[in-house]
Amino acid sequence: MKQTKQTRQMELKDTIIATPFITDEDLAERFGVSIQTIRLDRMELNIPELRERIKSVAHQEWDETVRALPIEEVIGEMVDLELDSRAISILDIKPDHVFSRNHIARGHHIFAQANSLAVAVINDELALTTKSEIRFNRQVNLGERVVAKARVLDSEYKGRTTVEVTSYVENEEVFSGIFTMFRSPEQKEQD
Amino acid sequence: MKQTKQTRQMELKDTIIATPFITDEDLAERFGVSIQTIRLDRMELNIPELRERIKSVAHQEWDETVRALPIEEVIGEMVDLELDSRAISILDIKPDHVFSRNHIARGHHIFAQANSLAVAVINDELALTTKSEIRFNRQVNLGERVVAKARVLDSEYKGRTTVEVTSYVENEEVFSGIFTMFRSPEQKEQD
DNA sequence: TTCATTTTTATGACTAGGTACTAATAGTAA
DNA sequence: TTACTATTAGTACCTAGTCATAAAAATGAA
Repeated sequence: MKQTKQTRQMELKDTIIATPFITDEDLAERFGVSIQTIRLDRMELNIPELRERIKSVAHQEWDETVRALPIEEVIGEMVDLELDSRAISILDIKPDHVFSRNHIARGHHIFAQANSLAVAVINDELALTTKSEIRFNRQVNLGERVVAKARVLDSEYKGRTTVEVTSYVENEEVFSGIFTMFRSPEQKEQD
Repeated sequence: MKQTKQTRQMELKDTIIATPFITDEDLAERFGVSIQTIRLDRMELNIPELRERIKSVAHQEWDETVRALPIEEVIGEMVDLELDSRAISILDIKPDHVFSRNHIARGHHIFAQANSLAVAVINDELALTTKSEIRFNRQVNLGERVVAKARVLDSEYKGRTTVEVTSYVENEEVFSGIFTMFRSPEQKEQD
Protein backbone atom coordinates (compact mmCIF):
# COMPACT_ATOMS: atom_id res chain seq x y z
CA MET A 1 0.00 0.00 0.00
CA LYS A 2 1.41 3.31 -1.04
CA GLN A 3 1.85 6.31 1.15
CA THR A 4 0.95 9.80 0.06
CA LYS A 5 3.71 12.28 -0.54
CA GLN A 6 2.63 14.36 2.43
CA THR A 7 2.69 11.61 5.00
CA ARG A 8 5.97 10.32 3.63
CA GLN A 9 7.53 13.75 3.92
CA MET A 10 6.33 14.17 7.46
CA GLU A 11 7.71 10.79 8.43
CA LEU A 12 10.90 11.56 6.59
CA LYS A 13 11.38 14.69 8.61
CA ASP A 14 10.78 12.82 11.85
CA THR A 15 13.16 10.09 10.80
CA ILE A 16 15.93 12.53 10.04
CA ILE A 17 15.39 14.38 13.28
CA ALA A 18 15.51 11.10 15.14
CA THR A 19 18.52 9.69 13.30
CA PRO A 20 20.24 12.56 11.52
CA PHE A 21 23.19 10.49 10.35
CA ILE A 22 21.13 8.39 7.98
CA THR A 23 22.01 8.44 4.26
CA ASP A 24 19.60 9.05 1.43
CA GLU A 25 20.14 5.48 0.32
CA ASP A 26 19.00 4.08 3.65
CA LEU A 27 16.05 6.45 3.68
CA ALA A 28 15.06 5.36 0.18
CA GLU A 29 15.15 1.75 1.26
CA ARG A 30 13.18 2.44 4.41
CA PHE A 31 10.42 4.30 2.57
CA GLY A 32 10.41 2.04 -0.46
CA VAL A 33 11.04 4.86 -2.92
CA SER A 34 14.00 5.86 -5.04
CA ILE A 35 16.92 7.95 -3.88
CA GLN A 36 15.76 10.72 -6.21
CA THR A 37 12.44 10.92 -4.45
CA ILE A 38 14.16 11.25 -1.10
CA ARG A 39 16.29 14.06 -2.51
CA LEU A 40 13.28 15.84 -3.91
CA ASP A 41 11.61 15.52 -0.53
CA ARG A 42 14.63 16.91 1.28
CA MET A 43 14.77 19.83 -1.10
CA GLU A 44 11.12 20.63 -0.56
CA LEU A 45 11.55 20.34 3.18
CA ASN A 46 14.81 22.29 3.16
CA ILE A 47 16.67 19.50 4.86
CA PRO A 48 20.38 19.66 4.06
CA GLU A 49 22.46 16.70 3.01
CA LEU A 50 23.99 14.26 5.44
CA ARG A 51 27.38 15.95 5.69
CA GLU A 52 25.87 19.32 6.38
CA ARG A 53 23.59 17.82 9.01
CA ILE A 54 26.55 16.17 10.67
CA LYS A 55 28.56 19.34 10.46
CA SER A 56 25.90 21.56 11.92
CA VAL A 57 25.38 19.27 14.88
CA ALA A 58 29.08 18.94 15.42
CA HIS A 59 29.75 22.59 14.88
CA GLN A 60 27.18 23.93 17.28
CA GLU A 61 28.34 21.61 19.99
CA TRP A 62 31.90 22.56 19.30
CA ASP A 63 31.23 26.23 19.06
CA GLU A 64 29.54 26.57 22.37
CA THR A 65 31.18 24.17 24.73
CA VAL A 66 34.70 23.44 23.57
CA ARG A 67 36.13 26.27 21.57
CA ALA A 68 36.69 29.67 23.00
CA LEU A 69 33.70 31.82 22.54
CA PRO A 70 35.64 34.67 20.97
CA ILE A 71 35.15 36.97 23.87
CA GLU A 72 34.97 40.16 21.87
CA GLU A 73 32.03 38.80 19.94
CA VAL A 74 30.16 37.40 22.87
CA ILE A 75 30.52 40.46 24.94
CA GLY A 76 29.88 42.89 22.19
CA GLU A 77 31.91 45.93 21.39
CA MET A 78 32.61 48.43 24.11
CA VAL A 79 31.86 51.93 22.90
CA ASP A 80 32.03 53.87 26.12
CA LEU A 81 33.65 53.27 29.48
CA GLU A 82 34.15 55.32 32.59
CA LEU A 83 35.41 53.07 35.35
CA ASP A 84 33.21 52.75 38.40
CA SER A 85 30.60 54.86 36.71
CA ARG A 86 29.15 53.73 33.41
CA ALA A 87 29.80 51.68 30.28
CA ILE A 88 28.10 50.94 26.98
CA SER A 89 28.57 48.02 24.62
CA ILE A 90 26.85 46.92 21.45
CA LEU A 91 26.21 43.38 20.30
CA ASP A 92 24.97 42.45 16.85
CA ILE A 93 22.88 39.30 16.97
CA LYS A 94 24.39 36.85 14.54
CA PRO A 95 23.33 33.32 13.54
CA ASP A 96 25.56 31.92 16.28
CA HIS A 97 23.53 33.69 18.92
CA VAL A 98 20.08 32.41 18.05
CA PHE A 99 18.06 29.26 18.36
CA SER A 100 18.12 27.49 15.01
CA ARG A 101 14.39 26.91 15.04
CA ASN A 102 13.04 30.38 15.47
CA HIS A 103 15.98 32.80 15.16
CA ILE A 104 15.39 34.25 18.59
CA ALA A 105 18.53 35.18 20.49
CA ARG A 106 19.43 32.80 23.25
CA GLY A 107 19.15 34.32 26.68
CA HIS A 108 22.65 33.62 27.81
CA HIS A 109 24.16 35.79 25.11
CA ILE A 110 22.09 38.75 26.19
CA PHE A 111 23.08 37.92 29.74
CA ALA A 112 26.74 37.51 28.79
CA GLN A 113 26.81 40.96 27.25
CA ALA A 114 25.27 42.54 30.32
CA ASN A 115 27.27 40.51 32.79
CA SER A 116 30.59 41.16 31.15
CA LEU A 117 29.78 44.83 30.92
CA ALA A 118 29.11 44.81 34.64
CA VAL A 119 32.47 43.11 35.19
CA ALA A 120 34.26 45.56 32.92
CA VAL A 121 32.89 48.68 34.52
CA ILE A 122 34.32 47.70 37.87
CA ASN A 123 37.69 49.31 38.45
CA ASP A 124 39.32 46.24 39.88
CA GLU A 125 41.53 43.34 38.89
CA LEU A 126 39.04 40.83 40.21
CA ALA A 127 35.35 41.38 39.82
CA LEU A 128 32.86 38.56 40.03
CA THR A 129 29.12 38.46 39.87
CA THR A 130 27.70 37.11 43.10
CA LYS A 131 24.04 37.78 42.56
CA SER A 132 21.75 39.16 39.94
CA GLU A 133 18.15 39.70 39.21
CA ILE A 134 17.40 39.94 35.55
CA ARG A 135 14.48 40.31 33.26
CA PHE A 136 14.11 39.55 29.56
CA ASN A 137 11.47 42.00 28.48
CA ARG A 138 11.16 41.14 24.84
CA GLN A 139 12.60 38.67 22.36
CA VAL A 140 15.65 39.73 20.45
CA ASN A 141 15.86 38.52 16.88
CA LEU A 142 18.60 37.69 14.45
CA GLY A 143 20.11 40.79 12.93
CA GLU A 144 19.13 43.16 15.70
CA ARG A 145 21.65 45.32 17.50
CA VAL A 146 21.58 45.24 21.28
CA VAL A 147 22.94 48.26 23.13
CA ALA A 148 23.71 47.52 26.78
CA LYS A 149 24.18 50.37 29.21
CA ALA A 150 25.71 49.80 32.60
CA ARG A 151 25.48 52.21 35.50
CA VAL A 152 27.26 51.73 38.81
CA LEU A 153 24.81 52.37 41.62
CA ASP A 154 26.92 52.24 44.76
CA SER A 155 30.60 52.00 44.25
CA GLU A 156 32.03 52.66 47.66
CA TYR A 157 30.52 49.89 49.73
CA LYS A 158 33.46 47.70 50.65
CA GLY A 159 33.75 44.49 48.71
CA ARG A 160 30.40 44.81 46.99
CA THR A 161 29.24 46.96 44.13
CA THR A 162 25.83 47.12 42.54
CA VAL A 163 25.59 47.64 38.81
CA GLU A 164 22.44 48.22 36.83
CA VAL A 165 22.47 47.11 33.21
CA THR A 166 19.72 47.86 30.73
CA SER A 167 19.80 46.64 27.14
CA TYR A 168 17.96 48.17 24.25
CA VAL A 169 17.11 47.44 20.64
CA GLU A 170 16.41 50.76 19.01
CA ASN A 171 15.37 52.44 22.25
CA GLU A 172 13.11 49.58 23.18
CA GLU A 173 14.12 47.93 26.42
CA VAL A 174 14.77 44.23 25.89
CA PHE A 175 16.65 43.30 29.04
CA SER A 176 17.34 44.70 32.45
CA GLY A 177 19.32 43.43 35.36
CA ILE A 178 20.77 44.37 38.73
CA PHE A 179 24.17 42.79 39.28
CA THR A 180 25.79 42.56 42.67
CA MET A 181 29.50 42.35 42.07
CA PHE A 182 32.20 41.11 44.39
CA ARG A 183 35.46 43.01 44.17
CA SER A 184 38.76 41.78 45.50
CA PRO A 185 39.94 42.65 48.95
CA GLU A 186 43.59 41.86 49.67
CA GLN A 187 43.07 38.13 49.96
CA LYS A 188 40.29 35.84 48.98
CA GLU A 189 37.22 36.15 51.11
CA GLN A 190 35.54 32.94 50.18
CA ASP A 191 36.76 29.74 48.63
CA MET B 1 63.15 27.56 8.24
CA LYS B 2 61.98 24.00 8.07
CA GLN B 3 60.38 22.02 10.80
CA THR B 4 61.30 18.47 11.58
CA LYS B 5 58.82 15.74 10.88
CA GLN B 6 58.43 15.10 14.57
CA THR B 7 57.62 18.65 15.60
CA ARG B 8 55.29 19.03 12.66
CA GLN B 9 53.43 15.90 13.61
CA MET B 10 53.09 17.04 17.19
CA GLU B 11 51.77 20.40 16.11
CA LEU B 12 49.51 18.71 13.61
CA LYS B 13 47.98 16.63 16.34
CA ASP B 14 47.44 19.70 18.51
CA THR B 15 45.94 21.60 15.61
CA ILE B 16 43.47 18.84 14.83
CA ILE B 17 42.52 18.54 18.48
CA ALA B 18 41.97 22.27 18.66
CA THR B 19 40.07 22.57 15.37
CA PRO B 20 38.93 19.10 14.37
CA PHE B 21 36.93 20.29 11.39
CA ILE B 22 39.95 21.39 9.42
CA THR B 23 40.58 19.73 6.07
CA ASP B 24 43.85 18.22 4.92
CA GLU B 25 44.11 20.99 2.37
CA ASP B 26 43.96 23.69 5.02
CA LEU B 27 46.43 21.79 7.15
CA ALA B 28 48.81 21.46 4.22
CA GLU B 29 48.68 25.18 3.65
CA ARG B 30 49.16 25.97 7.31
CA PHE B 31 52.23 23.76 7.65
CA GLY B 32 53.66 24.59 4.26
CA VAL B 33 53.74 20.99 3.06
CA SER B 34 51.74 19.03 0.54
CA ILE B 35 48.43 17.36 1.16
CA GLN B 36 50.11 13.99 0.77
CA THR B 37 52.48 14.74 3.60
CA ILE B 38 49.57 15.64 5.84
CA ARG B 39 47.92 12.35 4.95
CA LEU B 40 51.07 10.39 5.68
CA ASP B 41 51.28 12.19 9.01
CA ARG B 42 47.68 11.40 9.85
CA MET B 43 48.23 7.77 8.98
CA GLU B 44 51.28 7.56 11.20
CA LEU B 45 49.44 9.29 14.02
CA ASN B 46 46.30 7.24 13.49
CA ILE B 47 44.18 10.33 13.06
CA PRO B 48 41.08 9.56 11.01
CA GLU B 49 39.87 11.64 8.11
CA LEU B 50 37.73 14.71 8.48
CA ARG B 51 34.39 13.01 8.01
CA GLU B 52 35.15 10.40 10.61
CA ARG B 53 36.32 13.09 13.02
CA ILE B 54 33.14 15.06 12.48
CA LYS B 55 31.04 11.97 12.93
CA SER B 56 32.72 10.97 16.16
CA VAL B 57 32.29 14.41 17.70
CA ALA B 58 28.71 14.55 16.57
CA HIS B 59 28.09 11.10 17.92
CA GLN B 60 29.47 11.73 21.38
CA GLU B 61 26.88 14.36 22.05
CA TRP B 62 24.09 12.26 20.64
CA ASP B 63 21.87 10.40 23.05
CA GLU B 64 18.91 8.38 21.93
CA THR B 65 16.91 9.25 25.02
CA VAL B 66 16.89 12.95 24.33
CA ARG B 67 16.66 12.96 20.57
CA ALA B 68 13.48 14.97 20.30
CA LEU B 69 15.35 17.89 21.79
CA PRO B 70 17.79 20.29 20.24
CA ILE B 71 20.45 18.58 22.27
CA GLU B 72 23.16 20.34 20.37
CA GLU B 73 22.02 23.60 21.81
CA VAL B 74 22.41 22.59 25.41
CA ILE B 75 25.52 23.91 27.04
CA GLY B 76 27.37 21.17 28.80
CA GLU B 77 26.58 17.53 28.35
CA MET B 78 23.09 16.37 29.17
CA VAL B 79 23.16 13.24 31.26
CA ASP B 80 19.55 12.99 32.37
CA LEU B 81 16.29 14.37 31.12
CA GLU B 82 12.67 13.92 31.96
CA LEU B 83 10.64 16.54 30.16
CA ASP B 84 8.68 18.97 32.31
CA SER B 85 10.22 17.40 35.36
CA ARG B 86 13.98 17.38 35.76
CA ALA B 87 17.27 17.47 33.88
CA ILE B 88 20.95 17.22 34.65
CA SER B 89 23.93 18.42 32.66
CA ILE B 90 27.63 18.51 33.34
CA LEU B 91 30.12 21.10 32.19
CA ASP B 92 33.86 20.75 32.56
CA ILE B 93 35.50 24.10 33.06
CA LYS B 94 38.17 24.47 30.40
CA PRO B 95 40.67 27.25 29.76
CA ASP B 96 38.19 28.89 27.44
CA HIS B 97 35.70 29.37 30.24
CA VAL B 98 37.92 31.22 32.68
CA PHE B 99 39.42 34.63 33.19
CA SER B 100 43.02 34.36 32.08
CA ARG B 101 44.28 36.24 35.11
CA ASN B 102 42.95 34.09 37.89
CA HIS B 103 41.48 30.96 36.25
CA ILE B 104 38.06 31.58 37.71
CA ALA B 105 35.15 30.62 35.49
CA ARG B 106 33.32 33.52 33.92
CA GLY B 107 29.83 33.89 35.23
CA HIS B 108 28.05 33.78 31.93
CA HIS B 109 29.22 30.25 31.24
CA ILE B 110 27.78 29.03 34.52
CA PHE B 111 24.64 30.96 33.69
CA ALA B 112 24.54 29.58 30.16
CA GLN B 113 24.66 26.02 31.40
CA ALA B 114 21.82 26.62 33.83
CA ASN B 115 19.75 28.69 31.44
CA SER B 116 19.97 26.25 28.56
CA LEU B 117 19.13 23.40 30.89
CA ALA B 118 16.03 25.32 31.96
CA VAL B 119 15.10 25.78 28.30
CA ALA B 120 15.73 22.13 27.49
CA VAL B 121 13.64 20.74 30.31
CA ILE B 122 10.56 22.52 29.02
CA ASN B 123 8.49 20.24 26.83
CA ASP B 124 7.74 22.84 24.21
CA GLU B 125 8.94 24.02 20.83
CA LEU B 126 9.36 27.55 22.10
CA ALA B 127 10.71 28.21 25.56
CA LEU B 128 12.27 31.51 26.52
CA THR B 129 13.61 32.87 29.76
CA THR B 130 11.65 35.91 30.81
CA LYS B 131 12.98 36.44 34.30
CA SER B 132 15.51 34.96 36.61
CA GLU B 133 17.02 35.46 39.96
CA ILE B 134 20.40 33.90 40.29
CA ARG B 135 23.18 33.61 42.78
CA PHE B 136 26.82 32.71 42.36
CA ASN B 137 27.68 31.12 45.66
CA ARG B 138 31.29 30.29 45.14
CA GLN B 139 33.96 30.68 42.51
CA VAL B 140 34.40 27.86 40.05
CA ASN B 141 37.92 27.16 38.97
CA LEU B 142 39.60 25.77 35.91
CA GLY B 143 39.37 22.00 35.72
CA GLU B 144 36.34 21.68 37.96
CA ARG B 145 33.23 19.84 36.84
CA VAL B 146 29.95 21.64 37.28
CA VAL B 147 26.83 19.52 37.61
CA ALA B 148 23.64 21.50 37.01
CA LYS B 149 20.34 20.07 38.16
CA ALA B 150 17.07 21.51 36.95
CA ARG B 151 13.73 20.91 38.57
CA VAL B 152 10.42 22.13 37.19
CA LEU B 153 8.44 23.74 39.98
CA ASP B 154 5.07 24.50 38.43
CA SER B 155 4.50 23.20 34.97
CA GLU B 156 0.79 23.76 34.39
CA TYR B 157 0.41 27.48 34.89
CA LYS B 158 -0.61 28.82 31.49
CA GLY B 159 2.23 30.23 29.49
CA ARG B 160 4.68 30.37 32.36
CA THR B 161 6.79 27.72 33.97
CA THR B 162 9.18 28.08 36.87
CA VAL B 163 12.37 26.09 36.85
CA GLU B 164 14.86 25.85 39.67
CA VAL B 165 18.45 25.14 38.70
CA THR B 166 21.19 24.39 41.19
CA SER B 167 24.77 23.77 40.14
CA TYR B 168 27.31 21.86 42.15
CA VAL B 169 31.01 21.12 42.14
CA GLU B 170 31.45 17.90 44.06
CA ASN B 171 28.28 18.35 46.11
CA GLU B 172 29.15 21.91 46.94
CA GLU B 173 26.60 24.38 45.69
CA VAL B 174 28.21 26.94 43.42
CA PHE B 175 25.21 28.47 41.70
CA SER B 176 21.49 28.60 42.11
CA GLY B 177 18.76 30.24 40.14
CA ILE B 178 15.03 30.46 39.67
CA PHE B 179 14.09 30.82 36.02
CA THR B 180 10.68 31.93 34.88
CA MET B 181 10.14 30.52 31.45
CA PHE B 182 7.71 31.58 28.78
CA ARG B 183 6.23 28.74 26.76
CA SER B 184 4.30 29.05 23.54
CA PRO B 185 0.51 29.28 23.77
CA GLU B 186 -1.45 28.67 20.56
CA GLN B 187 -0.63 32.07 19.18
CA LYS B 188 2.02 34.53 20.10
CA GLU B 189 1.31 36.44 23.27
CA GLN B 190 3.90 39.12 22.87
CA ASP B 191 5.90 40.32 19.95
C1' DT C 1 81.66 13.60 -2.92
C1' DT C 2 78.96 9.52 -3.44
C1' DC C 3 75.68 6.31 -1.79
C1' DA C 4 71.88 4.82 1.02
C1' DT C 5 68.06 6.05 3.50
C1' DT C 6 64.41 8.91 4.87
C1' DT C 7 61.14 12.24 3.79
C1' DT C 8 58.33 14.57 0.76
C1' DT C 9 55.70 15.33 -3.38
C1' DA C 10 53.27 13.92 -7.55
C1' DT C 11 50.19 11.11 -10.21
C1' DG C 12 46.42 8.21 -11.44
C1' DA C 13 42.49 5.43 -10.34
C1' DC C 14 38.84 4.81 -7.13
C1' DT C 15 35.04 5.91 -3.47
C1' DA C 16 30.78 7.86 -0.91
C1' DG C 17 27.36 10.84 -0.72
C1' DG C 18 25.94 14.05 -2.37
C1' DT C 19 24.23 18.67 -6.07
C1' DA C 20 22.18 20.24 -10.30
C1' DC C 21 20.03 19.34 -14.20
C1' DT C 22 17.36 16.97 -18.01
C1' DA C 23 14.29 13.63 -19.51
C1' DA C 24 11.05 10.01 -19.36
C1' DT C 25 7.13 7.58 -17.43
C1' DA C 26 2.82 6.55 -14.57
C1' DG C 27 -1.34 8.05 -12.65
C1' DT C 28 -5.01 11.25 -11.91
C1' DA C 29 -8.36 15.14 -12.78
C1' DA C 30 -10.97 18.30 -15.83
C1' DT D 1 -7.46 14.52 -24.87
C1' DT D 2 -4.76 17.68 -22.26
C1' DA D 3 -2.68 19.23 -18.04
C1' DC D 4 -0.57 18.33 -14.05
C1' DT D 5 1.71 15.88 -10.21
C1' DA D 6 4.63 12.32 -8.55
C1' DT D 7 8.17 9.40 -9.32
C1' DT D 8 12.19 7.42 -11.40
C1' DA D 9 16.37 7.38 -14.30
C1' DG D 10 20.56 9.07 -15.85
C1' DT D 11 24.31 12.27 -16.63
C1' DA D 12 28.03 15.42 -15.29
C1' DC D 13 30.22 17.41 -11.54
C1' DC D 14 31.94 18.07 -6.67
C1' DT D 15 34.51 17.30 -2.16
C1' DA D 16 37.37 15.08 0.80
C1' DG D 17 39.01 11.64 1.10
C1' DT D 18 41.24 6.41 -0.09
C1' DC D 19 45.22 3.32 -2.06
C1' DA D 20 49.26 2.29 -4.76
C1' DT D 21 53.16 3.56 -7.20
C1' DA D 22 56.86 6.34 -8.51
C1' DA D 23 59.90 10.02 -8.54
C1' DA D 24 62.25 13.82 -6.46
C1' DA D 25 64.49 16.07 -2.65
C1' DA D 26 66.76 16.25 1.69
C1' DT D 27 69.72 14.19 5.08
C1' DG D 28 73.46 11.39 7.20
C1' DA D 29 77.45 8.51 6.94
C1' DA D 30 81.58 6.64 4.52
